[in-house]
Amino acid sequence: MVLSKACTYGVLASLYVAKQSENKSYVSIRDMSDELNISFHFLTKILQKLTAEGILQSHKGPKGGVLLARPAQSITILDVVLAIDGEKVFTECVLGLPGCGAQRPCPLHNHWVTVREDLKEMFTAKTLAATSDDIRELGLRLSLD
Amino acid sequence: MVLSKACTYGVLASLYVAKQSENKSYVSIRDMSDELNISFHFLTKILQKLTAEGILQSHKGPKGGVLLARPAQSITILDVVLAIDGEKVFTECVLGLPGCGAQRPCPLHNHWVTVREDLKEMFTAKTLAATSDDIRELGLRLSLD
DNA sequence: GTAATAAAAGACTCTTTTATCTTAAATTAA
DNA sequence: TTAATTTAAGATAAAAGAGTCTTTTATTAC
Repeated sequence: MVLSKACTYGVLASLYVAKQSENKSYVSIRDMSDELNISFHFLTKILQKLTAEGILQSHKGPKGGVLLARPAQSITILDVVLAIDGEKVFTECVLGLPGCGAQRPCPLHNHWVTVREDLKEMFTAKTLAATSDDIRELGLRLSLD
Repeated sequence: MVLSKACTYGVLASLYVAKQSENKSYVSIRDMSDELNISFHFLTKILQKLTAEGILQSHKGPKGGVLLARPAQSITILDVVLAIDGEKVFTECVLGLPGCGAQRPCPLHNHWVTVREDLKEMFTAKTLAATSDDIRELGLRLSLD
């Protein structure tokens, strides 16, 4: 798996929040975990991280939940991925050799760099807003089932 | 990490065996684990799998060890990756959605398919023989340190 | 045939990731 | 101000991945 489970859950949740963000009210984590079929407590932890990283904002108590901290057009999927899994996917050697790089490359380094960049580009190219629109227009799916 | 640790160790070990395969004698697993700085017993398990998958052949007893089961020109790095990690890297959804595919795509599916194919191409393009040559000619490195 | 060598096999441990459960703190509405 | 709701936080558990250790089996060389 390229991304950790926590990270894929974080992306799905962010897109879910973006989709709901027309209604200015907070999005319930319980509802979200039900709809996306993700363990409530696990999802809560992931959302806490996204909140700490400034991607979401949260609110306790009745009518509480989470909301995008910034406009959906200004948040890319890369932002979410970096907030949860960090940069390692985009910096690590595909063969796990420490310190692999242009100066001290592994046998696959040059080709791997292009694949890695394309992967990063894929996450950068899509904002939550645009992806949310795609989901609506093309009927794409978010849920785990 | 795109590949499991066991898988990256398997690739490094296969390249090591390919490099030694001029000397027709078996390559000692102990020597290999020393040179590559990989835990001996862990490496042994990985090589057992490669042997079971028909990529290596092994021999017990004094002067024993492992050898490529086929010519190094006929084994690609993809063969090794598939033997250890299987096809999941090349089939799984980047967002972890079960059953994601052309008929029922996730929001990233189309772009992800191209990245995934390029990754597979990277592993397919290189045989153990060619990679071994690259290592020798360009002074690339194999060891974990 | 005996002793030494080296891989095979399996049990076991440690770490990280994923997931659950419980309690605390904050907020709302009555 | 009290009760209900909902996130925060932390402890615990389960599963998977990584790594170690011990015993067995096969082979070689003497």
